[in-house]
Amino acid sequence: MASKQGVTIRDVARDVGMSRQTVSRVLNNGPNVKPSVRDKVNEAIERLGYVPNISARRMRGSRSYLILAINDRQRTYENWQAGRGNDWVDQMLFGGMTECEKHGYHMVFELIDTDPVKAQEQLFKVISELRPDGVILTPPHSENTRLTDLLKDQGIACARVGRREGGEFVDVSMDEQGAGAQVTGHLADLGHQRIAYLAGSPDYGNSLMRLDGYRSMLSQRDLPLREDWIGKGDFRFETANEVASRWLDCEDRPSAIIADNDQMAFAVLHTVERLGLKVPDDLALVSFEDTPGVRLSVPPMTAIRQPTAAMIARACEGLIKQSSGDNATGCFEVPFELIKRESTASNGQDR
Amino acid sequence: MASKQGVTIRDVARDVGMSRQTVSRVLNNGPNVKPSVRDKVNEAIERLGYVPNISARRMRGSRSYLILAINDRQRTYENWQAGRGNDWVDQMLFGGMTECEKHGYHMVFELIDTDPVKAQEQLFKVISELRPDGVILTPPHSENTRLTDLLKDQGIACARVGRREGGEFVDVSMDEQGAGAQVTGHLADLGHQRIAYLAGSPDYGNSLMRLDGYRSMLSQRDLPLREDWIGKGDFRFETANEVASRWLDCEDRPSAIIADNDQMAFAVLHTVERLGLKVPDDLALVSFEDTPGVRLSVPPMTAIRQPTAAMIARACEGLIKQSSGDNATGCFEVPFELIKRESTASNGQDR
DNA sequence: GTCCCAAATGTGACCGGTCACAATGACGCT
DNA sequence: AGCGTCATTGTGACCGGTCACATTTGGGAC
Repeated sequence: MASKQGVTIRDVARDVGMSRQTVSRVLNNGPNVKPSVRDKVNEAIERLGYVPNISARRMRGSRSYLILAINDRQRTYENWQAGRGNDWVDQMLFGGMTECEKHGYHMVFELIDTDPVKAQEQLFKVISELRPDGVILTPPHSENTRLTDLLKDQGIACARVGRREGGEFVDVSMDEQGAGAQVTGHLADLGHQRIAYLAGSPDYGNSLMRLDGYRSMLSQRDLPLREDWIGKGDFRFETANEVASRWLDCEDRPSAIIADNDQMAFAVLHTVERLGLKVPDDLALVSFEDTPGVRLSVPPMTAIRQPTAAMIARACEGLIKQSSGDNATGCFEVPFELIKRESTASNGQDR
Repeated sequence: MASKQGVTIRDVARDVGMSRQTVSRVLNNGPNVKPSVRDKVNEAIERLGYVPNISARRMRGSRSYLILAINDRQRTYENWQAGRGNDWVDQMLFGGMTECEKHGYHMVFELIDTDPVKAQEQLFKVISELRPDGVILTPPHSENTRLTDLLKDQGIACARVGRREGGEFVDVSMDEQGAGAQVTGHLADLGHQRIAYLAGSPDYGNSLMRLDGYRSMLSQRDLPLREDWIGKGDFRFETANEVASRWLDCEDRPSAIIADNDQMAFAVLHTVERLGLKVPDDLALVSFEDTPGVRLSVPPMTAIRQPTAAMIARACEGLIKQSSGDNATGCFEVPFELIKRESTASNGQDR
């Protein structure tokens, strides 16, 4: 037969001959507990295998020890459907879990719709049911003021991934501009002078910031900036394919292309193959996402590794601090990494 | 100022002039409620925006409306570290969430250690804290009897992904043997007669089942079975590279290779490139995982698409039923899919 | 109209923690 | 000794639902 509930705080209290409140204080590292008592209680907790019940804590107490991570349903669905490469959730899970675990927190993932109104309804339902201590919003929801307003109204701490305002939020991001500059610099270091930039959507702020970094690094290195080599993509394969074909299927072609995401980088790779060219000999190629495919492609691609795990971990840390009473709001930047692989292994000097 | 708790069941009861128990009955679709009352209550719930608090339900009630999904920490860490391709979690999230949502459930992901003893301690802690209605164990934890015993002892329903025993568990799997056969059959249909199989670890049951399917399809089609064309891999890139080199760098080489996972399929692809051969003209290639990289590789690979999302959804369905009182244990098989792409686009007849 | 039984509804206790506040103990100081 | 203050410990209520059981209502059989 099943023992539905194990040891309770009252069992521990009885065991050490103290009141439940004293045990509670030990659990929460409360003040005013005699060290000898604290030790005795801890010993009993260990011995009896007592683990506090989160639901009960949530009831009267102010903390739920839950962090809610919100992802976009359509995006997840599309990834699932199309089988498009994406280890975003994997990374979130790892980064978030590791941080939560340290503080006895748990992480609940939820999918909500892209539509702002539906998203609001769904978020309302979830936070009413779970009453998490904090919510992590990822793009595109980190931009949705209906959601942030709702959380503010309900008094639930909120972390936004990919935003940079701070204020009453825990905003976590990476230095997109720096990444754009570093990638461009890397190519310039290799001797490339004809560097094209295949941009994602201009609606997407991060994309613009990267482009900014590209522009400023070009000028810093005294390299020509050609507006016709700033491709207007939309993060999709097909569009990128067209742009790449236009650029590469002529004499006056770039010696290096920076793609704003993996899909587009792969499109370039396919175009190169079709035209009978070779990466990296005829063209250096860099992507701005380091998702799985990029590392296994032929040749493996140089890419910016987005610090997703670290950003989520940072968000959790902030939210947990926040719910402990400390003010942890603000704007935080997490370092990224440029992973150099074979797609930029050649020397661009002679072209 | 923040309104920490919204509308309670008592508010709804007061609004409709009924007792809280009646409202509770409506919420849980309990029997013995007059239809007119049911409607009135539902209307009030809608109007007031009442959402039941999960923690409170968990307290006195027998259900927590939580499903716990367990993943292996080391595996997740390695994927994160190495940036190895893996959309496993993505798929779990999508499949699980979609099913849970239908029934008002939530999903909590947790990572636990591979070491069986540590895993047990960690699982004990988590289930004591959360008291989920069901737990989903994924490989390798689905094989760990310490965990299943613990869950049995605690009276928590358990679903095991990748096992086929049923009994008191909800076992969900795919037909690995059928997949092995179908892949082999697909190649035979294309005219291939020299089909090699690059196996994963012999410790891994699923791998053996696929191999079984391969063997039986070969004999069904009267094709030769060459033991030297059953490569002993270990799911890793390097080892697969060695085997592929041995096979391909000679005259007497296979016209098609089936790889037990993506890593190994990519290894073959790299070897083919190194030897100046072409896929699919010189060699047809199939993988047993349809992770992101496989779809974007040059050329895109034919692969078995593992129904991860569907398996997790099925597991959730079983666990939720189980906690509703119905017996939903047993052994369930979820259909897989063979995705045909360019890596098997050529005709193998003439070789 | 009376009786009976099932359907419909209500009541108090309770789950396992934490809160607010009360009570006790220990120590230093006049 | 008497007293104030602070550190330590204990008590009862309470969070928001559900459980078990009590009570009321409704409708058919007699």
